[in-house]
Amino acid sequence: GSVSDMLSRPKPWSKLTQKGREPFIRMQLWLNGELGQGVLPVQGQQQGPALHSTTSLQDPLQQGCVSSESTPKTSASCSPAPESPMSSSESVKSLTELVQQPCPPIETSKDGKPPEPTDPPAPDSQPTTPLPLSGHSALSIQELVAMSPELDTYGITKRVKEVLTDNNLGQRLFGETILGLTQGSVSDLLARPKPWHKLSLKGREPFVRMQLWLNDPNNVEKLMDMKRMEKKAYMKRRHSSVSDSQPCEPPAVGIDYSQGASPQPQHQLKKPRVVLAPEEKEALKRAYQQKPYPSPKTIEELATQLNLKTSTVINWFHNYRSRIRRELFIEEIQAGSQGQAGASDSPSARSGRAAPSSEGDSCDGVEAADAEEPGGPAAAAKSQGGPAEAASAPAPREEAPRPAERAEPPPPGTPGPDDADDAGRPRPPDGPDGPDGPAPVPNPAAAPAAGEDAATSAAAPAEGPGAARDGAERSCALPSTSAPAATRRPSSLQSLFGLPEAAGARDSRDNPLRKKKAANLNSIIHRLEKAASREEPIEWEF
DNA sequence: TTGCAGTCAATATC
DNA sequence: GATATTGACTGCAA
Repeated sequence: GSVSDMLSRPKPWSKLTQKGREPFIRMQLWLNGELGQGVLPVQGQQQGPALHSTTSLQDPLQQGCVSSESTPKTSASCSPAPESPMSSSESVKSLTELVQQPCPPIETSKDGKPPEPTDPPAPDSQPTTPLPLSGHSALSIQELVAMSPELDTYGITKRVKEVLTDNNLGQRLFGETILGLTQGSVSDLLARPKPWHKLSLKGREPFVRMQLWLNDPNNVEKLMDMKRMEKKAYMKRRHSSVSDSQPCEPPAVGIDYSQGASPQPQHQLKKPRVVLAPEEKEALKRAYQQKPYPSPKTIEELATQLNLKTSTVINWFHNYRSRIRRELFIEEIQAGSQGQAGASDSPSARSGRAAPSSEGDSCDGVEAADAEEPGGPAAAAKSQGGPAEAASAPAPREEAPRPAERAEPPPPGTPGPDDADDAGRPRPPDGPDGPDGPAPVPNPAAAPAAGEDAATSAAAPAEGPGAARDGAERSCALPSTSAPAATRRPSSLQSLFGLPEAAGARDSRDNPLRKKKAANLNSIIHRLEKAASREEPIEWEF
């Protein structure tokens, strides 16, 4: 009867509870199994992944760094369904095994990358039998992600780093084999993991894979095997390429391989990577401090003045905001750990505010961070009144939004009005700009000290404040700094998710850095106001 | 359209 | 050679 009902009147996924989703997962797996093999997988014996219960799904994950918070919730659903014929421990095992297989990597991974095409060993590689990628593996990982309890991303990455270094395993190998990511992405992920509740489903996947990998008792051996095989393949290739002129690389048709050597300009020569000069970065940072969300016009001006493509400037702002935000996450974690776990508030709750503010907070961000000060900048700005205020408002405003949780980044949703010049533009949730207005009208005008010379960014604002700001910026902006600290507190993971971020954040407020930021913010506001009140158009000075 | 998340991949740095 | 940094790109959501 239940089956009939389910088949004829399936509820939308979003309306299903975990338990309610289970049958659909089973069906999906069953369908996938058919693709590969055929029959409904009875008891996890064969490939057909038998998803028995949520328990089975979570099991593999729960062994690891699962945040305590989620546990309760899941535990409920975990209760082995007695009624389920398949809910035997075996079935659970099957799923676990499935998931724990040497990860399914990445087929998705770079297309071009022939993980093993050239690798002869692949076939025999028993240890790392890749999961049927297309089949359930891919699906199951997604299902796992969707159903997994909250994981301690920080703890997971810490453990992964330990295992990798202890066993002399590289990020590249790990990333391509286990996560399906490139070395750079792995490095970034391991160094600056975002808290679980801030990750999208896709973003959680690598962490689930890491957790599963950590749970796999043979994880290291498998990777070692891969390493060996890779080496073997490399030697073989090298050998053959030396002997024959023909490099063994499979010439992907029409692909530009030899780009450097290629005599004839490959169709579509790769464009050289843009590398911003330090001065350019400085200038952009300054601009960011004034307006994290510059208007198209401002971007245009910046690009012109710095002699960069507008797309480069746009990308820079996007990347910078995004990275600053991440730094903030780390900061939060640290703060949280310091603050000690306290009562934990629901992740979701936290998440709300967390994200965005980052900008402000970010180190560089003199901007945001400072804004947080309670009466701070905002107040100051206000007092000034007049048009100027509006202009200056931005900064303060950003942060101002939620005095209560200042430490946290402004919620993404924070409505942010924007600058006048940007008016009309959709604003990022954070509400980047000042309260009402974004920076002083013409941004450029708002720009810092007039006297500065674009070229000499360093020289920038002669004002004391400016200088201070720079210092602060530098000191805090560095991600690296935070990272290390983070690493230091492994246990904090729990606290990370478990404790109310607010608490942590609050604690952090007292630190000198924060005060410094506040001071910087004030100075910036002051400058902005000054600039805003000027009549003559001012150019960006860097 | 704009912003963001997640990545890639070139390049820097260790 | 491994790892870190970072400009650019893709896909998605509002």
